[in-house]
Amino acid sequence: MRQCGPQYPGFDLASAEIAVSLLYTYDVFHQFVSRYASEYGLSKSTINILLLLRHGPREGMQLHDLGELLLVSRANITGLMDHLEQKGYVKRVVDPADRRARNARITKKGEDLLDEFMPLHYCTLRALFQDLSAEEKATLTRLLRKTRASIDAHAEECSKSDRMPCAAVGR
Amino acid sequence: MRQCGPQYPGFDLASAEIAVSLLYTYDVFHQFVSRYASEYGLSKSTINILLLLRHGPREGMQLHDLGELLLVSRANITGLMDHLEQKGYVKRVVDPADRRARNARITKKGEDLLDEFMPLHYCTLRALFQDLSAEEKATLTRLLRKTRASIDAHAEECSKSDRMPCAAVGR
DNA sequence: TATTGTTATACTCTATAACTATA
DNA sequence: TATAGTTATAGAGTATAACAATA
Repeated sequence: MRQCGPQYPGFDLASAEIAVSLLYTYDVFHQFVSRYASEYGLSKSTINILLLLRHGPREGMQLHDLGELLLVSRANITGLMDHLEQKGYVKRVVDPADRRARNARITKKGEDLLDEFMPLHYCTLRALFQDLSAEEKATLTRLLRKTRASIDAHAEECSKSDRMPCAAVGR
Repeated sequence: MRQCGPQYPGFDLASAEIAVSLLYTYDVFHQFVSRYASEYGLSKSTINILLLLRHGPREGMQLHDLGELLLVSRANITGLMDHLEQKGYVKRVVDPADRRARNARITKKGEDLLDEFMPLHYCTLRALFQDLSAEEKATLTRLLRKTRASIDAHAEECSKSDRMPCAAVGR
């Protein structure tokens, strides 16, 4: 990339390297985690749903709110919840205050699954990241959050402009 | 997580925060990029294939090698190549030295597509990451690479041990 | 009219196993 | 026997549009 990138206009090496390393590191991490999670019938999305429901408000959460937190559309939250409900890990309860809405709640069986899975998961995370020092871990988390905030802040200007977005940044 | 994580054995806050921020930042980034890439009929994998073929050896690359670089199985490389070949962006050439193998090559049409897409893509990357300083970008890339190396180094011990992997790390 | 959720559909990515042809 | 590639299939993830019930 260092050799070939500059032939494209608008190329910024440091930004391109972030993109490649973010995608590649995510791929390696996600493929490893999803392999052992699938032994429990769990995926990235279903783990997150169960964790949010367990540690969220006691009365449950609306499917719509779950979707916003997890970046999943309403339509797809329905499918994920169907999957979890069929296995008995969650249930839907009609919201008495707004009868359009359903509150999703975790069941005892769902909590038991987390109690079995999460210790293994957290131990694995610790083992996978062990070559990073405490300071490096904190720095990485901080920079990833800052990156997400930067994307959120500038996504709109990128998608709306019909010219090159970098024209707005200056070269 | 800060409040609820420690109830699970083996919990390490700094590692768990990396996992969450890595997955979340990736999701935001990937969803944004894949949206405009799809307007060109491109995806993360097909962009990477085209870039590797364009900037790799002139005679092309074996599908098997492409898969190793991109973390995609041979079976799925076939499908991705079918898709690209059908659109005329790549072609398969029998390797004269080993008639089992096919060399994948990018076509003129594929190069034209990159010439159209990559300037927009690189400009967008620059705009999305503009809130990070040059030093922060370099640090983030370095730490992401170190994270991937750590995962690679310790993945085996995690998958082979039937006990908790963190027992090997110490608590 | 707007919002919550569901249904239906389609496309992508991934994982696995069985198969072929070459080596 | 091992390797390169293909085929087939199944399961996730994601995106969109149309629809029902309720606000």
